[in-house]
This record gives sequence, structure tokens and C-alpha cells, in this order.
Amino acid sequence: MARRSNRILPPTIYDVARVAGVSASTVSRALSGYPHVAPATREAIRDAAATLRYHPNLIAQDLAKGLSQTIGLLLPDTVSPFWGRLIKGIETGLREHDYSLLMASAEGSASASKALELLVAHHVDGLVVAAGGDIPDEDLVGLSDEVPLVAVGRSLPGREHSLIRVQNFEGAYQVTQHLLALGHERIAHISGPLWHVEALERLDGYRRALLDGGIEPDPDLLVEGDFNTRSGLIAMERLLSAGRECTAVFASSDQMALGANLALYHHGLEVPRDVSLVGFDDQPFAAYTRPPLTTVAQPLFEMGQAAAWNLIARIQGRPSALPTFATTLCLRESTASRRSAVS
Amino acid sequence: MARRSNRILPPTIYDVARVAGVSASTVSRALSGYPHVAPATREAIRDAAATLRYHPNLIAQDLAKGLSQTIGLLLPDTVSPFWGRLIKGIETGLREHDYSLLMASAEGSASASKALELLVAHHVDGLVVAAGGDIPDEDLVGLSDEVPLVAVGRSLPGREHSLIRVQNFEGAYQVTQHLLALGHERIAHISGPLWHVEALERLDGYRRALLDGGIEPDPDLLVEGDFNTRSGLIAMERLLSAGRECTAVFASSDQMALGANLALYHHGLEVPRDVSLVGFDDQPFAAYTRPPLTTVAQPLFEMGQAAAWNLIARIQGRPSALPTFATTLCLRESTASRRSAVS
DNA sequence: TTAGCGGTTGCAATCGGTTGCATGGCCTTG
DNA sequence: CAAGGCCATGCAACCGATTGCAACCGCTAA
Repeated sequence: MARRSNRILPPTIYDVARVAGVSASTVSRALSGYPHVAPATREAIRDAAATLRYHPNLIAQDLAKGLSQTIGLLLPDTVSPFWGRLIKGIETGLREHDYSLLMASAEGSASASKALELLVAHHVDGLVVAAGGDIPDEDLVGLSDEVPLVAVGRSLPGREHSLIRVQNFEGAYQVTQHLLALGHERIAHISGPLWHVEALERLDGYRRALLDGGIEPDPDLLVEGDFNTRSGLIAMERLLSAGRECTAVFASSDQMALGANLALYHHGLEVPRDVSLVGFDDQPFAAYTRPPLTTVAQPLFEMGQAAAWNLIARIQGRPSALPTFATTLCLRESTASRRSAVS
Repeated sequence: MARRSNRILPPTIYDVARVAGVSASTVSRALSGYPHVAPATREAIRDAAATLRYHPNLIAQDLAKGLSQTIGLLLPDTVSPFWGRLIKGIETGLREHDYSLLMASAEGSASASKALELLVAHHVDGLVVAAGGDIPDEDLVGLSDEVPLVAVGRSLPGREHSLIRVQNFEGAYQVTQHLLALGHERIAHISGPLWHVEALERLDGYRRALLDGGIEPDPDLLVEGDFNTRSGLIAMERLLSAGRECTAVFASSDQMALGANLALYHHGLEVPRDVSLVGFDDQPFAAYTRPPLTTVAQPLFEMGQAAAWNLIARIQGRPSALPTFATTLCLRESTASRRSAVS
């Protein structure tokens, strides 16, 4: 036994039992609210536990019960601020039920599956997989037979019921319609990666809105990004340097809108005077860009909370369904009526 | 046994033992690299483990060894993107040693200590406490006797050796000096909360630089914020509406600089033409604000990694010291020579 | 031939809990 | 007053690993 060598070991259930003058089983039952324990005994045990500052060892509890009171979260990349509110939501949902969150992040697919293995080895009772586009669908589907699983921002064929879905199409449609209503006709779109479901849904919403407005989408006005800031800047640079005439830009993420905004600034273009700009997500910073960004809000906090609730319900054997989350148009100062086209 | 009712149970070490025709102890030894295992046996065990897709149960391992291969992270508030790079650093540092990260976040002090208890109950081998200003110093000091602990962005009297320290004073001094060098004399400061160590260190750096430049700090040019975006906006509004004449503003966080920038925009002031603006932290978005923000970079990733390494070293009984992290001035487009004062 | 030896392996205890089953006491009821 | 029942509690097995100790193996050396 190496164990926490010179540190005092925390009290165990046996210590409490000895102090209270009962057996360990009784302590366990008393502390976990089992009904048939004499009030006096229960009281004595409570006291003993309190004086010893006893806290049950969740590890031992897990081993005995087969439940770790922990759910795992796989993130593709911790750096992106995008996940912040989602994490917060999950955390909040879990805390209500005294669950904890075990996080792992991964960039490559190798490290993604390694991270997943680590989470599973840690006996998580449930799993939230955020994006993780490089993990093959079938791996995840297989895993979802072993552990309750919820996926966000990715596909999961045959397991759609454990997918957090958001109205990407509708949101993109609305924001595009908003631009059309302001008189814009040449509206560029900086999309997310085209293998990404949500990016495609948003692209579809954009296209549909144009078509419904009687405008044929111009392939020249579509540039693929990767949701990150830098790609928005690059995409906007490409649009500008190729001389693609447009009066409004719809970026598929706020991050990319931020990048696009900087490119416009460097070209001496004013938003919204010269070009209207909209994003997607409504990240916290969107209200503070210069100018504040019109965007489509995703209820990320609620989505995280719902993921937590859903997992806990399924762990406890209760059936639970996930709603599709509504997006809301968030009007700020980055959009205005069309004045003139820029070359 | 309720256990994972209808799901197939994962294989245990006994399953491997049976298949390989040896005892569980041998399997344990073979798999953990114990030297005295016959090569043939080892091979057979490897094969058995592979065909059964066996992975050791870390929970059981923890209980037996008293080590959970997990370290806990207490965050004050998951929403702030500030912690992203730190988390990433910790994660990276841990993964090298096959450690996992258990996260808990908390806003109030009640929930903070509850979250801490949860982490401790989960048997984390080490703990990183980020900020958590509402947790009393003595609680944390007491805890650090039970579990190896590293704190970031807070104080820990008597345990300075397990504090991640960054050159706040020097960074603030430098950036203020930079503004002075550009000819600014009336430099406002939007500080962090004045009970916060790092906020104070930065404030001191700012003051010292002014004094060394022969300028008496004007208390009217100091406004207290709370590091968050909104407080930066409010602080800047206050400076502007009180008619405090200044040509440069140093915000103690990039978040607040972002807020200040918006306030300036709403007042029709151009950065850096009318007012120079600098932040602190060098968050990812700082390079993408309009204009890109001059700021002081903190090596958050490296700090996280160092925290992880330090904890693991201490867990393994190796001594380890934490360096003080250097800040670097990050010149971008939000600062320029003084032109004229604004009223 | 046999004692001794080092390398392999298994037995059984242990980590800190939970829980099925058995037991003993007391109260109720016939 | 005896039988039955329920309540409160303890015993012991178990969760899935690790590890000290002892037994066993074949081989060498006396």
C-alpha cells in the first residue's frame, strides 16, 4: 500500500459505524435514506458522520452500485469559446441531480477515440459528444448501445432520438429573409465546413430564402469556412479580392462574422453602411462587436441542460425525448437597408 | 444488483483470466508491466484481452490503488471564454500522463464549496482552483493539506509555492509605458475588482509606470470593473459622461476593453484615432476586434500545462516548483500617437 | 540424489462501500 | 399465552481491480 502516505486518511463508513456503535450496513442504509432505520439510530449515525466530517467515497460507491454519478463530455477542441454556454448548461442540469462532469477534449480522430475510451474506462454513466466530426458515425452508434449518449452538432444515423437538434434551416432562412427585406439582393454566404450537418442545414435555409425571394443563389457568393474566426477573415478577403459584388454577408457562425468584419475593416468598408453583416450562434461577444452583430441565437444553455436531463432520465430508466431547439433572430446594428453595391 | 440492466457488461479481468487460462492476479501483473511474467503467458493474456476488447475498470483500479488518475478543476463560471486556453493546457498536460480532468463550476461561494466537495468525494488526485474568489483562503489552505492543489488567479497565503503566478505588474507597466511613449498623458484605467490580487498588481504596474514617467495618477481616471465585458462598457460610459478628459484607456482585461470599445463607438469616437485602447490577456478574439487590440499576452496554455505537470509530479512524490509566467506586449492596431484630447 | 534458488504463478486479503438474506426482539392478535 | 408479523439490524458476499505471501516449477551445484 503506497496510498496517501503521510496524509491522514479520510474517515470511512466503518469509522462512522464504530463511533455510532452500529454496523457499517446500518450506516450505509441510514445515510442513503433507507426507510427501516430507527430514528434514534439514524440520529446517532448522523451525529457520528458529522463529527468525523465523513463524506462517502464516490469511487467505492460506484464500484458497489455500478453507477459513477458522472457523465462524460467529449469536446472537439476546448479553445473555442463556442462551447462555453453549452458546458454551463450541462453542468447546471447535472448539478441538480448531484452528477459531475468529466471532460475530455480531442482534436485528431486518434485522440478523439482515445479520449472516448478514457471516459468509458472512467465508468461514466452517460456521454455527451460535441461535434467530433472525425469520429466515424458507426463507432458512436456502437458506443450508444453501451452507454446512454447524446450528440450535439453532428449526425448519428439511426439514433436521431439522442441528437440535440436546433432549427438551423429556419434560423438561416429567417436571417436571410431579414436581409432581403432590407433590400439586399446580392447576399454572400460564408458557410461552415460542407461535410458538417449543421453547416449544410444553414446553407439550405439561406438558399431557400433566396429562392423564395425570387433570387437565384449565385455560387460565386458562397465561400466555405470552418466556423473559426480566421476562416471568416480569409473567406471575406477572398470575396473582396475576387471582386464579387455583394451588399450583405451571412456568416454561418459569429466567429466567422468576426473575422469577416475585420477583413471589411481592413478594406475600409463600414458595417452596416457599406455592407450588412450577420452571424449565427449569438455568442456572448456578438453584442459587443463593433458594430454589435445581428445574428441568430441558439439556446446553448438550454441545449446543454436538456442533454443533461435526458441522460439522467435514461440512466434512471425513465423515457425521455429531446425537443428540437428554436433559434431566434437577434437584431442589432450590423444590418441596414441596402445603399450601394461594393465591388 | 440493478446494474446496467439489459446492457452487456464489459469484460472484467476475470474474463480475461479465464480465456487466457491463468489467474486474475497474473493478468493484472501482465497488463501492468510487472517484470516476472513469462513471455508466453504475457502473450496469451495480451491476446485474450485484445479479443475480449478488455479495458481495465479505472474505478476499481482507483479503489485498489487509492489513485483515481483524475484531477479536478474548479472553475468560477464556465461561461467566460477566458478559461478556454487554460483548460486546454491542463488537458494537454494531463493527457501525456493518462490523467483525466473532472470539471466543476460554481458561481456562489455555497455552490463553490459544494463543487469542491464533489470533486474531493470523487477522489481526485489533485486539484486546480481557478479564481474562486468567494472561497475563503483558509478553506483552500486546509484543503491543500489533503490534496495537492494549484491555484490560479487568486491568493493562497502561506502556500505561494502552489500558485500560478504571472507578471501582472510588469505587463501592466509595459503597456502603460507603451502608451506614454506614444505621447499619451491622460491614461484612464479600467481595473478589475479591487479585492482581486491580479487586478491590484495590474493597477500597481499602471501607477508605477505613470509615476516613473513623471505623471501623477489621477484618481478620476480610475474606474473599477469586474473583468467582464459589460463592466467595461459601463466604466467607459462613466468616464465619457463624466467628461473625464483622456486620450488612452488601459483595461485590465480584453473583455472589458471590448466593452469599452463599444462605448467609444456609440459615442462616435474612433480607436485609435481619438482614443487609444489596450487590454490585458490576449484572448483569441483580441486579434479580431475592430480595430485589432493591443494587449498584454498571458501564456494561459503554458500555465495550464504547468499546473498539470506540477500536480502530477507532486502526486508521484517528485518535488516540483512553479515558475512565474512572463507576459508579453502584443502590439496591434488599437494604439497610436496622441492627437488630441477628448472631452 | 537432494538441497537451494530464482523465476512464475495463484491464493486470499484489501480498498470502501451496497445489499440479499437471516435473525432477534417486540407488538399484535387469536 | 402462543403464534405470526414486522421492524431494525447484522453478517457476509460482492463490485473489479491490486498486491503480499507462499507454493510450485525446473534447474544447477554439492
